[in-house]
Amino acid sequence: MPELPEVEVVRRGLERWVAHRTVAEAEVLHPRAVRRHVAGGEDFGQRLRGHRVGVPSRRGKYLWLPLEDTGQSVLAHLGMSGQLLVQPHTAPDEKHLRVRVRFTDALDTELRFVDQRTFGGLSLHDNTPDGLPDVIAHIARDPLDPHFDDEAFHQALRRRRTTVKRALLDQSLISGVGNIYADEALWRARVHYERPTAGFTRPRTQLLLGHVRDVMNAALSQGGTSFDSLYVNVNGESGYFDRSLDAYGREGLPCRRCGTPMRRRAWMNRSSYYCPRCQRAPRVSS
DNA sequence: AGATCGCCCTGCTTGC
DNA sequence: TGCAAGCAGGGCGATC
Repeated sequence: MPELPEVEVVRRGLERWVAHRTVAEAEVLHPRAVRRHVAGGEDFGQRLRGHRVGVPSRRGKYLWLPLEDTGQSVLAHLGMSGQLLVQPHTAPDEKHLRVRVRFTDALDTELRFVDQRTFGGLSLHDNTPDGLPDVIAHIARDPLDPHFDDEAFHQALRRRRTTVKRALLDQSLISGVGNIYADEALWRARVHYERPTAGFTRPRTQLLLGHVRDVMNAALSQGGTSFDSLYVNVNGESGYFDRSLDAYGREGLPCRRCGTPMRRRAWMNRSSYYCPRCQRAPRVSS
């Protein structure tokens, strides 16, 4: 379940192993992997051919490879189970290999998009004047972006009639936060997931943002999170951050602060993990 | 326009 | 043993 830190690890891997290489051939093995590319897999491959890859960028959970001198980028989203792997040509095809990109140089590696559940995908889009693929113009800056506007985020929270975890997962308000890091940041901030955002004070918003950044930076420094080996980084190595999680997946285990058994609640077709003592529910919850 | 909900997808786990 | 249901859940389009 790649969120911002995992996607950033992948981006760094691509910068190291794929940037500045010229595409010889892109082969689409499953149409769903390029479903956002309306013209289809054949067209996708042809449009990549012969173009040189620039420095990979990322916003939230999206990352993209600029194609030099085209004004376009290959946009990637890993979804639930997507991986971008740099593999030797001789490595056997992965069971869920969806797209293969070969390059014109003599290096013995190729880029592979592997995705079991096919929630992720690749697509090709025009760039906006900011150098952003046009279809993700609505995605907010992420909390590790130096241009993220804390005050604007606070004002947006005050305006919304919603609850804090919904807001954290709303990629148009703040991007890159998924279910895992939302629960981790809320636990660290001692805030219940159903707390209404309209009553947030500036200090509370700052506290929460600080913990979002801390938990993401901690994960980033450890190479990303991995649970069931569905996610591995660009070199095929698992992350190690799962050992450090304080909330996610810890139902029934003692809170690491106060020892109270952690709880799991069904929430929006997924789960929320929290400490019932450290993270008090708001009086009126709906 | 903001908020909510259903859908997409596959493999593993659980229960009858 | 076999099969069905449950679960993992990000993003997007439809709807109110």
